[in-house]
Amino acid sequence: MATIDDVAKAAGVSISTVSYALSGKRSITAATRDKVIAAAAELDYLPQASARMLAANRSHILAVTAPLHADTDEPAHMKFALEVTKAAREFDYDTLLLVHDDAVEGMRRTAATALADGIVVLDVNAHDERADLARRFGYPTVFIGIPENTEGLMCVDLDFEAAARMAVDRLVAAGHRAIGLISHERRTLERESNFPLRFLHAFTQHADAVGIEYAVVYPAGHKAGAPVDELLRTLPHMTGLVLNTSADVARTTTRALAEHGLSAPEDISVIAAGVTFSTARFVVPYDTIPIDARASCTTAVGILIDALDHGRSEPRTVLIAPTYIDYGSVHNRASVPDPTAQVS
Amino acid sequence: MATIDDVAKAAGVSISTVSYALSGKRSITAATRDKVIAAAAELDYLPQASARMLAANRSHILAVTAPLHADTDEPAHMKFALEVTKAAREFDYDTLLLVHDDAVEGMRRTAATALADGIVVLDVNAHDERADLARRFGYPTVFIGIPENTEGLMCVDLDFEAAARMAVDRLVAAGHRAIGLISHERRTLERESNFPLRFLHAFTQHADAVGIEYAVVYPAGHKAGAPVDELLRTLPHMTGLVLNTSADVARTTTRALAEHGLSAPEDISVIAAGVTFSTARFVVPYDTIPIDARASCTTAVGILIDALDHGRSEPRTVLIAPTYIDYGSVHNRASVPDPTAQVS
DNA sequence: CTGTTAGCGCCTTCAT
DNA sequence: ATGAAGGCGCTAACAG
Repeated sequence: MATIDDVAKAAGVSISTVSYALSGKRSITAATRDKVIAAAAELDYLPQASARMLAANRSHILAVTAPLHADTDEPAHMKFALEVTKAAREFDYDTLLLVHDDAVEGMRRTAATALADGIVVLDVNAHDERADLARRFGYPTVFIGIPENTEGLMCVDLDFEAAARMAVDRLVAAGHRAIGLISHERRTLERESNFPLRFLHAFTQHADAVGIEYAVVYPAGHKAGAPVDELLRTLPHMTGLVLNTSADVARTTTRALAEHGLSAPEDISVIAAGVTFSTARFVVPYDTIPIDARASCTTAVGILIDALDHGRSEPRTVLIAPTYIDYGSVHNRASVPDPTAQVS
Repeated sequence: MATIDDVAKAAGVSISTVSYALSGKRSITAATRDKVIAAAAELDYLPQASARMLAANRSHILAVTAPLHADTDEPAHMKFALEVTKAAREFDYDTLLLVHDDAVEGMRRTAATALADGIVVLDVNAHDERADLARRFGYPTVFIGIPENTEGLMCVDLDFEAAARMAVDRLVAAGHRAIGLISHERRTLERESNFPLRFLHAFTQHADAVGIEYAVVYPAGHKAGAPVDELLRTLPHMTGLVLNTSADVARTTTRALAEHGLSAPEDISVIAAGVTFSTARFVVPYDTIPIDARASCTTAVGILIDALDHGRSEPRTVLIAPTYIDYGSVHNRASVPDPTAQVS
């Protein structure tokens, strides 16, 4: 491979002129710059990554930690990794994928070896070790997801609280007074995966605040049958249903309801909220308040690059406002008598 | 961050001793090695990636090119990227994800800058530019997928030809004489995405060879309705169906058949073959001849590491034998009269 | 505006 | 078995 010396000789200039001509970090006469660029193109020259990293103390690489758990939704996970990668390339950064079971190992290693200039953290837990690491190491880090203690951190995420409230409000506005929530698996909540918890809390709080009846269930597998059964047992006159759950559970909900003689959306209005998948191809497409992976990742990478390239690294938490996709799966029953009303 | 000098001072030895003690590349007295290791641990020392790369001319990074097309099945795609990453870590390599639209750009760049020691190529086309690049550049490359001209290349893939034959044979053995194939979208075949083509050709050839009737359709979207209609129009007495198609199309096949009053597997025996998704959670789980992403990636990475670390880079093509997962979706109709037989 | 040069931190050959 | 020292290729002061 050609080195900077080869280019310098070919162009008849010094190596620093080559370096500057190609990086644009200082002004160069158009004529000499053109000579250099021509020589570089001729020789297929690109600066060697390792030498550049060592001299500039910059790798132009971003790491992405995406630990895998037994209950990890791999497609959702990788969707984020993909979007981070796309966003990073816009800023001329490459992306290193860290999927080791041990979440901190990769983070520690890329930081200590200066392999990556910064790191994007996915699948954040309420008490995430990586939050402490980021604080202690002072390594440029951005979280997609929000740990409980955000002090000193840069975080980006969908505003799950607002999403939960939006789902409830939409159903309430349509006259629903008894609403079920299908949440995530118990073990997902138990390891304090953050966004299901935030959604859950906001849902119950807001449901209490607006004074409706509700029930929450946690699927044990990939089917909606059992959760729906349980929901209808505890909340027999349920007319609204919020899905903050996996694609598999959501997809089988229509059938599970049908087994109770209920059809969506005529009998039960359904909203999928805080989910990465699309319901557009479901038998019955449900209104959706999506997690916009692209938006989250673009924002997160933007923040990280800002810290890296412009030193703007003040701690901050950016909440992305939820949006509502209407497929008509919420039916208005405002005129129907409230089934929870006491019969006198 | 601590440097090798710090460790050398702390351990009271020279830096070369530190380097060798930690890399194990030459014999060191147990006592001094322990001293060095203790000092390194004390200082949280890890060799800086860039310096190590520059000096050793090795990055310990593998690149993965996974170009995205409009019709790319992202989850399937990323599944491979994930498995490559996991496999690479077993050999102490990190993984760089290349998802630029321009497939060759990333490959060229990582090679020219020596950012990655080698590269894993995904989503291979019959006439893939990256194959020519690999031959010309002589850059350590392994293909997961098989281009038409494999000369000088290292390739790994499921034996799609064998998979297609296996599917046909299984149906024929069960007495089916009229078999449909739902393939991929036309545009996928048109850009010569390799494995759908290989499957298709092997299917038709083998069907001809064993003398059965068959028809092939190409879905235009994500639903099985139209393809199934077309299939039943051209092959009205079809009793066997092979799915070498997307998860969405496969998932909606049962319903599409039902709309013709046909139920799987009683009326139509179905096999999903050469697919990355699982049918285990389908309403009717179909027998499956899976693409084992893990096996392909582990093998591919093994080959690449072998070339990198042991110089064993002879061209070769490794075909992974297909396996059959039986969910009981093929019904035996050997005793049933052949509906294609002429009524005299 | 351009050239000279001192490192960046580590690996590895050569010497002992 | 250990140490000394020369690069690896590039960037960014420092000179001019």
